[in-house]
Amino acid sequence: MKLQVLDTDYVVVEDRPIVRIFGKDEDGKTVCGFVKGYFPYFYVMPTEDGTGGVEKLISARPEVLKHETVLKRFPRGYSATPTKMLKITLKNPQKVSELREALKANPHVKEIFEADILFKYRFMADYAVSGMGWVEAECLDINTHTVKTDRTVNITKLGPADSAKNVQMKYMAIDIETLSKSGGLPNPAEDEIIMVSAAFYPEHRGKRSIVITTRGTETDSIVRCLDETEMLTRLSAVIEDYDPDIVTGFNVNNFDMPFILKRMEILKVPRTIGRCNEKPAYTKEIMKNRVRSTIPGRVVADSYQLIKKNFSFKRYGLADVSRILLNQEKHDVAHSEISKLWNSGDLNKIARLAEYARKDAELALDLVVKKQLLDKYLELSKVSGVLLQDSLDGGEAGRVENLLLREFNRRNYVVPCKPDTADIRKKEKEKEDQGLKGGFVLTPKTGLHSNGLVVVLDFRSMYPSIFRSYNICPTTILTGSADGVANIKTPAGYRFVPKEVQEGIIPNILANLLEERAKARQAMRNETDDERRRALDAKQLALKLLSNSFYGYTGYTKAKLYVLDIANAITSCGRYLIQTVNQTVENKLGYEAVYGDTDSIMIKIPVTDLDAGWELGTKIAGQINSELSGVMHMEFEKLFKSLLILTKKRYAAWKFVRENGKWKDKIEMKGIETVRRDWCELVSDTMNKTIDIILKKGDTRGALNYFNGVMKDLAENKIPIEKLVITKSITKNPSSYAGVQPHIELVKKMQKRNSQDAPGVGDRIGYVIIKGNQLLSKRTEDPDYVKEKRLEVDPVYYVENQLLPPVERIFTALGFSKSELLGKGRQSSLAEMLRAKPAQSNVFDGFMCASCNNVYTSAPLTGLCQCGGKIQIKTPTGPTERIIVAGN
DNA sequence: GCTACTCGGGG
DNA sequence: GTGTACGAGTAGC
Repeated sequence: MKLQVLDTDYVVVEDRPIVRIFGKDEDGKTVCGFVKGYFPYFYVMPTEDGTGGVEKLISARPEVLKHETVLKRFPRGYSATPTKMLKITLKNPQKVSELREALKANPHVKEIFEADILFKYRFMADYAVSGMGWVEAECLDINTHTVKTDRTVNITKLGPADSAKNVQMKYMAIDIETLSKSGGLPNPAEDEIIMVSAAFYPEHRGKRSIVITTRGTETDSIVRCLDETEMLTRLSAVIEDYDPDIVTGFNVNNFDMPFILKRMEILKVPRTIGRCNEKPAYTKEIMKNRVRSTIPGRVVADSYQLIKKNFSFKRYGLADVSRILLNQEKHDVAHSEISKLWNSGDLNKIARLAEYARKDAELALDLVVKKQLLDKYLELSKVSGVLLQDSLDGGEAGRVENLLLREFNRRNYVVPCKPDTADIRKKEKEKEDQGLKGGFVLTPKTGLHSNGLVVVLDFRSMYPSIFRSYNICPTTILTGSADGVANIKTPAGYRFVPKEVQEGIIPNILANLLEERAKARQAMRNETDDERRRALDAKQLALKLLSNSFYGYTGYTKAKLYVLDIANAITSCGRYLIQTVNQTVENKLGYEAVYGDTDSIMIKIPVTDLDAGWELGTKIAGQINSELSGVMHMEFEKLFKSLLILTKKRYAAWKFVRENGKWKDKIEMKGIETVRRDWCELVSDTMNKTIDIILKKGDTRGALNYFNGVMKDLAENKIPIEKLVITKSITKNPSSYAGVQPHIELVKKMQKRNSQDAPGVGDRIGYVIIKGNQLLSKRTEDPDYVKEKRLEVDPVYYVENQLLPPVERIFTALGFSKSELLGKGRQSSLAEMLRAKPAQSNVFDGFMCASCNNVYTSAPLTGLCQCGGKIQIKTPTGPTERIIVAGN
């Protein structure tokens, strides 16, 4: 039988483990396979004369099944021969940590290996079973009441099977509605669940979604229950009936799932919603505010978490995310309205609430299914070996470590245990003292480059290629004096034995990963079927991600194979390589390198025609590559028609790439933020437009004029108020804020006007700054109120606090001064503009000294009065608190 | 400019 | 479960 692996775990029967593999066969039938007779084990390296002592300790332990002396290779530092170690096999996985700790405290023990590997992963590594991978099993059907799969078997023989296809997964999204007694967030200890909605892909008994409720009218897809207990029992039955592989929902991990499970516990509804009748689903808090839900035999994939990891947005609410990614709207029900609808006694209103709940579940489902958010993680599992659940929740280190365990074991090496807190502290200190130097950044030639094209070259997989070129690995590094051993010396002086003496494991893993990736990319190019193409793209992306994780892993203090010297060796080679390339470009080829960072270089060429530039770029790349050795290789994939460099790590470029013989252009920005939570839309618009004019027209003066125009529109109140809204969130009760915060002042104001509609804790509030002579924080106002009362926004605030800081950075790089920016002495000067309509503007009335009240029509360049006092904006009532800094 | 702390999503 | 261990953005020095 062939099986695609969804989940694995084990149960203990009579002090012996039985491994369980949950998966689906080629027909899509769910299967649970049991494996008996596999036991946990680990290795102990005794001290010089400690073998007897260690043996004595373990002989006295009843949990030990057997122990034997084996020859294993030590993982850190090159050694030509293996070492004698004790392999200890136990009966019960749950006893491993206890024995490990006892051995750790024993003076005869030098080091313990592989004593902290989850039993299911120990098993999977030994049988070459990967999460989402296929296995081939010889098995016998059995009857058991312990699991809920279509088929249950005892596995007698097991091994990996080769298959690129994926079984059709069943997705179910869950969303609950609750009412809060306290007014804040609902709390499962006291608040009930009033409705549960669920959406299915593929459909469930002909329905895309259902709602389960304790009030309202029963329909084709609305199930009416008597009470919450019946509702949750019904939910459990639906889960069992549909039998999803993937359970999703928006923020299910942190809200819905813990809430449901807590209510089930209180109401004594069995929580066995997984594929196992004995193990209930549970949630566990991992650090504060981080909860992980586990459902045996299924995978919990939170669409909120997935989106947050894979997209960069300003906000991640279900409404925002659905609008952007699905072009769909959430139903319009404010959360304060939920209890009103629920308690209205009006069946139509309750039906409206049910449809609102239904839509939320459907959106949460669509996000995962339509945006194919699982593809990448599925491939990461296949390629690293970790279960899909861990691929979703865990980080890069876990994936690297899983692969390392398999590959180290295959070559007879053992893997160290994770460092404990004391070890970690020691490593952090070492890292602090020794330092980890990063990549080399070429000094940028700042300003605008638009006379001639810029050829951009990148090292292909730079750090993985360095691992390979220099045979860098914990198993090949030479420590101390290793006279007489052949070695490769890296630029920073670290030495590694060459491949001919001993091929490094990491270099070998990377060679395979990169080869697989090249194959996947090639296959992708030739693939015509969309579905297959997407899978291949996800695969090549996963392979890239995994290969790029190795460098970071070696410098991660919590890693089992943290070796700072390796991380430093890698970056030192990188710095050496990019500097060598830079010298070749400037001294040998005679071109100017205008910038470069870590693995890239930007070369200016005296050519303006794209096709000619392509030809020359290709030639330059060829010349550079002819001087690079081994697998180090630079790729030429893009040209810049213009490039604006502000500082190191900050630039914008008009990029051109060739796709099927056609040129495609795009503005590429690095390190220049155009969107920020605390900036209004006008800032993003102005930044983008300014950069656009500079890059596409090469017209810096025009960009300046454009900016002056924006300031003018602002002063003349011509900017739509929507573009001026700044949003901040209310995190706690407005009365408990220590300092004066603009948005909190507005909440208080709104509460006074109409306490019903004022935003509350947890809401986000949008505000604008209006003209007036009060403190800035008192001049925050509700945009709707501003429209209604026809109030004017404060242009000075918007220019100084919103527009100027980011735009100024751009113009400074172009050599303009701040006074030029503000149009000092020109008609469009901000001061001029504001003074132009003194009658309407009751805010601006020239400048004034804060101490002697001396009045100025234009601010002194120093920002200070002759008396030494600060110059502020004069208003009819006196100087404002805003300090004017003139000049520079 | 750097490090320390906070907060997100959900009803 | 042979456990693990966020990350961006903003406030504060």
